[in-house]
Amino acid sequence: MKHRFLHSVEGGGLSPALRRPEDGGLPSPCSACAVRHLTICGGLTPNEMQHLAAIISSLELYPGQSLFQEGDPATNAYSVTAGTVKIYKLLPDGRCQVTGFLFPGDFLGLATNETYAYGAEAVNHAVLCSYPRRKFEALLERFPDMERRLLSMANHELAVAQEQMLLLGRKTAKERVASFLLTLSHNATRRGQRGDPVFVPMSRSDIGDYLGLTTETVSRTFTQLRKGKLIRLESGGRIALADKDGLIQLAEGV
Amino acid sequence: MKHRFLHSVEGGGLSPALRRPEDGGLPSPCSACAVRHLTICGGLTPNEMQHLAAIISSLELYPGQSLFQEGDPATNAYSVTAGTVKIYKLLPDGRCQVTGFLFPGDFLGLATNETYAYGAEAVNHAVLCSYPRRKFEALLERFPDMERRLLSMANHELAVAQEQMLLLGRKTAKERVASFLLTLSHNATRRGQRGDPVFVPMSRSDIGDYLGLTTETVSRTFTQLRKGKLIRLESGGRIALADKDGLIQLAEGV
DNA sequence: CAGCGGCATTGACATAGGTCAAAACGGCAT
DNA sequence: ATGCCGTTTTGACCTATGTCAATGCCGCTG
Repeated sequence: MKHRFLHSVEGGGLSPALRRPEDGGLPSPCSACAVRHLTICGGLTPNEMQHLAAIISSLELYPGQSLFQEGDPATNAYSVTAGTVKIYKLLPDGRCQVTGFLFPGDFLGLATNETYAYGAEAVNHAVLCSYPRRKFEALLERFPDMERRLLSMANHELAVAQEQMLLLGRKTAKERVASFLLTLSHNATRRGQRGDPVFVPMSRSDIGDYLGLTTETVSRTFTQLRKGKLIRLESGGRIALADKDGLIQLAEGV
Repeated sequence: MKHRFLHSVEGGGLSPALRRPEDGGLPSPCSACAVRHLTICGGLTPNEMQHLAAIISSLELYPGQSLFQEGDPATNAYSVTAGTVKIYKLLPDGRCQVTGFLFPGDFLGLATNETYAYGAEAVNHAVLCSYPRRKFEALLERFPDMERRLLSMANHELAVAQEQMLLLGRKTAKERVASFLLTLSHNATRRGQRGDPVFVPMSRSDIGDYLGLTTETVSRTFTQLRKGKLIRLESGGRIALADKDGLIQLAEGV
């Protein structure tokens, strides 16, 4: 399957370190990485940075391209530096649950097992840093600070996962979509991007698979929110949070 | 509210270290703890153990008793040594999502924030070890091995959470209940208890709140599975997995 | 051993969201 | 500009699960 750029990358332009992703396996000058402060690399000493840089390679994914599939041998860990990646689990009959959308600064692939417990695929044109798992783990043993940071990230993700369980188990479609938009907006501002209008790079179908709904229900719910003047659908996959307080009320299920 | 022993504790008898939970705040002789190998304490050096034991106190919960609520200041971390504890999140209107049932060896309360992100309550008569959070974190800095173990536990929980999202987002009621029973059974054997018949200490309502269903649907689904000869409901909250392969097929959604 | 109270089960009915199908839209390529 | 293809939106209808209410069951307790 041939991929094209269906969506532009938010934020206009990659960091200098990643301007030439065609370098493929070459070490990246992490010190110039624009999203360093967001990720595992933030707060490392120059020494730690250097060791990390020595094992990193950069890679690029086109929209819809798979990074790895559930069950593949877990050879690498990754961090996203640009674009959006979805991770998902499948049932044998094809039902799909997207368990997360990953943005610049997010980390993936540190499985405890020898195989990945989920698949990963680019939503967007995306750029990632790749760490050979063995070497990365060796580095962790050497630098407990990195491990501490990773633990804190894992704990945060656990909290996010619990929030998502609440959403999937107990919220209505309207509440789910409102929560989704607010979270997306919040994450964007945390990364220093515009939170309103919020850029929504993923398809209705991806959103449905994330929220435990069908494409049609997602679409209908967007329409409802639009007619209720809570949001405005703008061009280029942007959505304005016209009544943010209303959305918050809705998302909390009040 | 007065609590009584509605359910007996599975496995018959607590570990020697915990025979006298009325000791309350006194340090426990962890070296005699029966569930040590399952928990954070497993694989520690005698030195680490000693330091850990120095900050531990033991506590007992009666069925339905709350350990902490969402939003409470996160003063302590805990590990379960006997009984079953549920952790849950609430919506303002009272809708409840149980995000996990915790059994002996499980760890809770290591929030990144200053407050707990979820509530915790005993399902069963339960016994826990309590660690003052500050002191525990200081210990982690000192013993990276403990931190590594905690990271591995967090990663495991993350995988479990993703599996649960798949369940909540994409499985039917029948598939959810089948998955639940199989997981319960599997966990029991991992702890060295009988996996079939499996002991189900929690109420239909708790199960519903865990599976994103109502009490009635859980009950009806048990009846369906019973009539389909997949399970047998036995006395004392035990359920026999009469057709385990059938349950597995069902749980995977084939 | 009888009565009570909480939980589980069952029934009848309502509805949110799913399914299937058609139309509309929008970006890209010719 | 024009047409094409994939995506989104809308519509009509269906069903799994929720809701509300009654009954049944079991284990305490007096």
